[in-house]
Amino acid sequence: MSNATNNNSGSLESKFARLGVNNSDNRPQTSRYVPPHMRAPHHQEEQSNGRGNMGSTWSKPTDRAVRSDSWQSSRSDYGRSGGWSDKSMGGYSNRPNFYERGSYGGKYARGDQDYVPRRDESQGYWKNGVHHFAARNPRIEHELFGAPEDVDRQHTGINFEKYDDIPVEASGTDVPEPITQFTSPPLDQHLLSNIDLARYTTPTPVQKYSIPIVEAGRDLMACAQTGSGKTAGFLFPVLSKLFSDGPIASAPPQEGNRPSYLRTKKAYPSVIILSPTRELTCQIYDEARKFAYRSWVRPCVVYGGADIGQQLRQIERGCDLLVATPGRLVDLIERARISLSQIKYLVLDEADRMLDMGFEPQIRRIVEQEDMPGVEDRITLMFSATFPRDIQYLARDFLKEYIFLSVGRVGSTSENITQKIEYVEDEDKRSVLLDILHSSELTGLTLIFVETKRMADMLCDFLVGQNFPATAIHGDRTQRERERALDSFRNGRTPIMVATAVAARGLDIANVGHVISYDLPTDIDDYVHRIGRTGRAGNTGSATAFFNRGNKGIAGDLIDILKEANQEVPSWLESIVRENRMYSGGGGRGGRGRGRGGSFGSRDFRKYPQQQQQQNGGDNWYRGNGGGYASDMYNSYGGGYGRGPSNTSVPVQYQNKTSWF
DNA sequence: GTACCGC
Repeated sequence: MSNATNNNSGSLESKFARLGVNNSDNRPQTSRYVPPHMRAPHHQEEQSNGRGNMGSTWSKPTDRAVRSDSWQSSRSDYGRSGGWSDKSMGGYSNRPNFYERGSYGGKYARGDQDYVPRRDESQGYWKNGVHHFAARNPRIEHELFGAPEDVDRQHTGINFEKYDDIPVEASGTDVPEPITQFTSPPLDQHLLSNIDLARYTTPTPVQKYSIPIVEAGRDLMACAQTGSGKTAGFLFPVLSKLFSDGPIASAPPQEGNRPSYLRTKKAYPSVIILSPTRELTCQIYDEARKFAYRSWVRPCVVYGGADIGQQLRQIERGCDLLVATPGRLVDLIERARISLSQIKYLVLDEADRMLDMGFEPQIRRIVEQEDMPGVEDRITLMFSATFPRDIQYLARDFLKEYIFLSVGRVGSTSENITQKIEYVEDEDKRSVLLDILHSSELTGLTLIFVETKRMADMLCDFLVGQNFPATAIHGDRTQRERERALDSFRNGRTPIMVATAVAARGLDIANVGHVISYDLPTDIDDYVHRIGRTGRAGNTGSATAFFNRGNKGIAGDLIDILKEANQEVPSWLESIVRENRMYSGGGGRGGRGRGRGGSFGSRDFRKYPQQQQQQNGGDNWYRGNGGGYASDMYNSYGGGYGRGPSNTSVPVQYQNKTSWF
């Protein structure tokens, strides 16, 4: 509970937190709202009431009388909407007394050049080049890391050693050797102790590479399979560097010398992490809190739809690492409450999404048109499970001499996920869905994706009407409704959730056994991210998609994905593609607007200038080694260099594969 | 065209 400053208010807050955890779905409407980042992490809930429940199938409509408790609440979760106002959020009594302390944003309050004061008892501090840690606190440790015997949260569990078999490809100049264990060096000793508390035992492939890369001060574009530890892949090395290096050496301009009552309450974070949805942002923040525990680094989170006053108070108390959604961050920059002038690390999670049409202008504004240091004066890290090549071109603007890391198979889907494509006409979708939901094989949670918010509501209403314990999450629901839906899905109270793209990326929900694409997306990358909500951390899962003629646009890409993950390809799907090719004049999918010609983008476009290399299957990693990048390669794209690899120097200096399969 | 990103 890093937000508790005063000892006396800490207990009050923890009561709220407990209320939020134990009563998340039955909470009376009068109860105080607790935003997710002020609550105990979700795993406590799983631990307290989830495990036995979720392992088995949820009760069928026929036995629901026996389970009427969860039944009623699950219905009401969805039915009772709109009764809560987002405006009522926040309002904590533990108002920070930062004025007394005279520390705007925490740093340099006394003019020291090398000083970050202790903000509260749970926070460490930095002084004269020495990192001072806060005392250990059992209550906070339990809140952050769960009980020691809690196996649910073990990120290095049952099937994790499978990751040793995953091919890794790193390209760029002077790629550092990967690490094999969490050790110091290169990692900071204090980070190791937090990694220990979180019971991470072995680095995943993406972590093995990203840690030394960031340690070496390099920029990085990382493509890693869904569920393979990307969040820790950037948090570990970034926090490790901050722990070792301490705060920036020069104080932010102006305000340091003003009397405290005149200071603008502006925060100067060293790290900014951007992600495309509010829920993912919260999730990253929860992880950041774990690994920043007891250190001088104070993580904060800001996102839309929640009370801004509470977020302002939070960042006023010190903000070294900020996790944010773009819109709210822009708002806070406009209010002059956050400066990016001291940013050392810029992280874009789900980076391809952050740079596509919807987000690119905002990201460009944040990175290029505010006060963030230029590309040469910061470290930039991008992570995603997919990276279409046209987005890779865009990403060059934000990176310098970066290393491209590709973990997992070309399509970045996992063989842990059993994929099935069913031909279902629109009017049959409901009944086929009911058949699936009635199937006795169904275990764990079921996540159903649709294309529109309206359809999410309609389908959820339908399922609830059919006595299924369902909820829905989409962007037209209030933030509180979204969080309640996600909570009650996570803890198994409503083991069915209908979702739009808002839940497609990044969310780490334990025990999702089945992902159903009720509507297929138009973009294959969205499909890849969706099915990645299951089969996480080496576990198995299944994914079903309803396909009909309206989806023929992604049929070709879909087949490629299935083949790469060694999945069965229905023959009718193949014939639809053939038929489609005939009518469209042989091009198949090559001429689409995004112009990436069926490349799923987990390959470095600098190495694979051509667009069709992937037809050969997944086994054609380029094995060149030779000169550096042809510097005009970038500029010549779209001109003519795509005619063949031999007409440019081989842009590979280093290539490494840990193993092969 | 849809969804996601602030008030």
